Amino acid sequence: MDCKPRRLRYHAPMNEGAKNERVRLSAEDWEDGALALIAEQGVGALAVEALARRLGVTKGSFYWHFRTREALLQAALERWEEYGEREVLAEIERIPDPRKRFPELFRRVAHEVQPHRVYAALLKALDHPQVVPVMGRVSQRRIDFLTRMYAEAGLEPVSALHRARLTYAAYVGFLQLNFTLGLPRISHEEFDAYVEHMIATLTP
Amino acid sequence: MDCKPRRLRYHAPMNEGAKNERVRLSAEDWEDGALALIAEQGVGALAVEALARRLGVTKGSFYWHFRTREALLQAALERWEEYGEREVLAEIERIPDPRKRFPELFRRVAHEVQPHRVYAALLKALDHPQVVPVMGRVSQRRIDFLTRMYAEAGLEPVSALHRARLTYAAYVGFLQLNFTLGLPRISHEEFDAYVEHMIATLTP
DNA sequence: GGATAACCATACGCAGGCGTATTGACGGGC
DNA sequence: GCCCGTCAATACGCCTGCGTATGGTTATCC
Repeated sequence: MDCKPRRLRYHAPMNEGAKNERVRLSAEDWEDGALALIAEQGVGALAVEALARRLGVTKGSFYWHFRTREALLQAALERWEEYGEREVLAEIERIPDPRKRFPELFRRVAHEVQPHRVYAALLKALDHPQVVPVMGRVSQRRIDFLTRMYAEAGLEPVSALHRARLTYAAYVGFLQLNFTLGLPRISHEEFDAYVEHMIATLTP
Repeated sequence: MDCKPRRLRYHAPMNEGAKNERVRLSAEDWEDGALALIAEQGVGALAVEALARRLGVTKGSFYWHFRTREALLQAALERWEEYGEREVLAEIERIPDPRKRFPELFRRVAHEVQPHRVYAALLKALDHPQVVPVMGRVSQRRIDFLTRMYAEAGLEPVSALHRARLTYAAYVGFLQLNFTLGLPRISHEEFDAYVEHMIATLTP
């Protein structure tokens, strides 16, 4: 209406400093945009016309790249699943002393914020049939990882599995309680203390 | 269309065995129906025409009882908040030995299923602005309760608060992971073992 | 420097869901 | 026995959001 799409340059030359001025989009651009929108406003807010406005085009563009809105969600979710985690877990595994891994892992996850935004949003969208399998796979992988860590730290197999589930449940629950519910706006020091408490009671 | 509303009797006499044949509805009936629908299909599925079909009437009835769909949701949520918990927590508090309370509490909550359905559904609907305050209040109350229990069991105030948060987070996360995500369909014995593990690592 | 492919705008159709208006049927109090 | 309050059916308008059709614009390839 009032915000006529300002197109600035097409396919900016490589040597030019990329001041993200292009307006000609690829499928990946749409997927990234979708993930950003999901992180900010939840899966329910992922509408093609809204996303198009956000990207400065109209949906005429969208339907060139994707057959349907569902296809976009699918692609975005797969993209997220692909590029998630990996690094952190790999680095943790590289620590020799198994019992030293948990403090490091907990502190690590506790202090990165951005990646959790999407995860929290997806947690709130577990009604949606498309996100369930993705979250299922991701959770399973992470629990498997934790189980292995606990086993290597000396817990017998069954205990290791239970402890892993407990740990991961605590993680998920924490996200729910603090990200989406804003439970009493915990302070920074208090949060650190909480993490340390968690480390103390959860490492074998 | 094909399911013409079968009306059976109006205001069945008191002495008659209540075989829920009435079709004349009250606001409470709508609220209960809403909660049932939420438990089964989530908050997003709460649509007035759908609910009306479910109750065997049309929405013409609905708008006599409620001004808007939003009002129904609000009423249903308040009703749920009102009639929730209470009993369990009170009974737990009656156990003299503080450290014996946790096993009882955990086993207790672990084995009731139905009340968790609504809670799990609400957890998935934390996008919705109307459910956030309700969940906030409920969670806060429960965490307060846990904090008191832990304090009475000998933890110093700060530790008690942290332990309470951890416990409640584990609870919430467990609901997410198992109810809505159907993580690998845990068996009955395994579940009991998990609960016992939780008791062991979480009671001071 | 045209032709072709990639990308986008505009206009439209269509379905679902909310809310309103109007009318109808039943029932209890006077 | 009538009347009014309560509950319900039907029909309608509206808005949102998806998907389609069609044609226009830009980039690339020869």
